[in-house]
Amino acid sequence: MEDSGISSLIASLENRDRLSAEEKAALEALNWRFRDFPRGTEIIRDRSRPAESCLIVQGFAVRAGYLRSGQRQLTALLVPGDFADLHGLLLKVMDHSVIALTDCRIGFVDHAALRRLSADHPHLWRLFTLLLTIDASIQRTWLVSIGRRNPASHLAHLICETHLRLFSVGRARPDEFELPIGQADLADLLGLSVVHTNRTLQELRAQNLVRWRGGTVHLPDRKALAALAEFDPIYLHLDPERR
Amino acid sequence: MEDSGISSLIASLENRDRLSAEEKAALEALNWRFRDFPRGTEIIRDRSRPAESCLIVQGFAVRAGYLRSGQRQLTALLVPGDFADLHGLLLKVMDHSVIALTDCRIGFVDHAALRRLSADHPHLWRLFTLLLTIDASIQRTWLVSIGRRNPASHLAHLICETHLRLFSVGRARPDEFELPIGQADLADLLGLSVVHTNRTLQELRAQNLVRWRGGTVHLPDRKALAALAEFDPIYLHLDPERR
DNA sequence: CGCTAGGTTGAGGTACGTCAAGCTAAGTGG
DNA sequence: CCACTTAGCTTGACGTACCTCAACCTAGCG
Repeated sequence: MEDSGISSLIASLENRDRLSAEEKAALEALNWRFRDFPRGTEIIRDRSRPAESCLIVQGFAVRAGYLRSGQRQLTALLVPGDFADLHGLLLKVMDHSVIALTDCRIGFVDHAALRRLSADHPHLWRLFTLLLTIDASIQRTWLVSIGRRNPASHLAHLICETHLRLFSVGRARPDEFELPIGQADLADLLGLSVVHTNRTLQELRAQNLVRWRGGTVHLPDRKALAALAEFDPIYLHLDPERR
Repeated sequence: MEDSGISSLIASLENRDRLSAEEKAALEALNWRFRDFPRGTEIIRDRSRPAESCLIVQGFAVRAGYLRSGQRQLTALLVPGDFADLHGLLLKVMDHSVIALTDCRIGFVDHAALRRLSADHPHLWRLFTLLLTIDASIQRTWLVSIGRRNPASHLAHLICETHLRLFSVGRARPDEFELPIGQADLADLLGLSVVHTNRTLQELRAQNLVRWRGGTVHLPDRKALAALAEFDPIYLHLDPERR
């Protein structure tokens, strides 16, 4: 089966509701422009006024917030099938930047085209809004993680979430997935220092909950990992319902 | 001027785009049901499947996430004019609860009525989606605050944000506003212990940045407070644009 | 073989949490 | 009007989880 580049988006939508053949065709028919970004480069600049939205096709990106001190906090981990800035369509001005965390391939569509699509296919527009909303749910969960979970539980939670999100778009095996990122970036995801991130990872390794080598994460005991994380996937809203 | 109960919602929308007289009338004409909640009570239960959305009319509410240990992190501070669970319309199942932080008055509207309103007034629906999106922007900012700001800066940021949000719906004076909440709740907003929250407040008081007595917050030096917080209100998207 | 980026380790400091007690102001019953 | 209670704020003492700095190790790569 040929991958048009947006298969993960379609998978992501189909996890939430049925798509008609017409809807899928309309998505495919959009004027997608694909572009590769090497890791570390900026995909969308803070304060810019993009005229297009962008979809993660391959690889990982992040939303990043900076302080004047140079410290940064990553506020989202974007995986294939995620729109990085669907909200740009409504907000006009970006209030954060999007960075390629690994080499990645991004698909761009004009806002105008998305608006036309929404007008013609209100159901698709509802599903896009749903994606926005799920994004917000994830952020709420991250707030709880960063505010109240201990580092080991927080890291475990991040791993469970990422695994499930990737799995749901066909990008993970039941007990492992690719996540070729360094501990410095992991630290910025967790809101910890690099050193403590390293020690937290070792803690999970010592309990045989995670093996992480060469960019692939292996989960020998998902049950125990989920228990440590108090991971309850309801907030990902992966159960298809009529919406 | 008579306050129909939704004046803050209208103010909030008008901060982002012009509303026509018809649109305002349509909002007023919705079948609002108003109900008072004493502080500490649950307005929406986690895991419930609400058939209506609720609007904060008066007072303050919060979104809350809990861990098994009983610890909680508040993930949003809801002020008059905010919808507490507009996302409930799309998500079906609530993934967090909403609690009255102070005594408050809540307005309920059926999802069905909102759907009809959206169909008849697509522009209003776009603005509702915008509110959802701004909500998410605020959450991203909170993630940065909680992850990377020091407690004093974080608290200063929360105060600046709350002041501006209240001011934008006509509920604050230029240098003070009502926020009748205790330090225990403030701690759950910040992700700190009560003791440290208390000491952080004292720190701001000592620098003459905040006076907080009897439920009213007074800001003798907003400039300096904003500087400490590195507060940049762009993420609140309060500039009216055509959307 | 040397260089580099990233992972790992140790030592030491500090900012936070916890526990427990004391304080204050508002409310309640005599 | 005054004891008594109560909830919330404040303080101090102490422990610890996390940060910082600096060195070292390792694996890839030229």
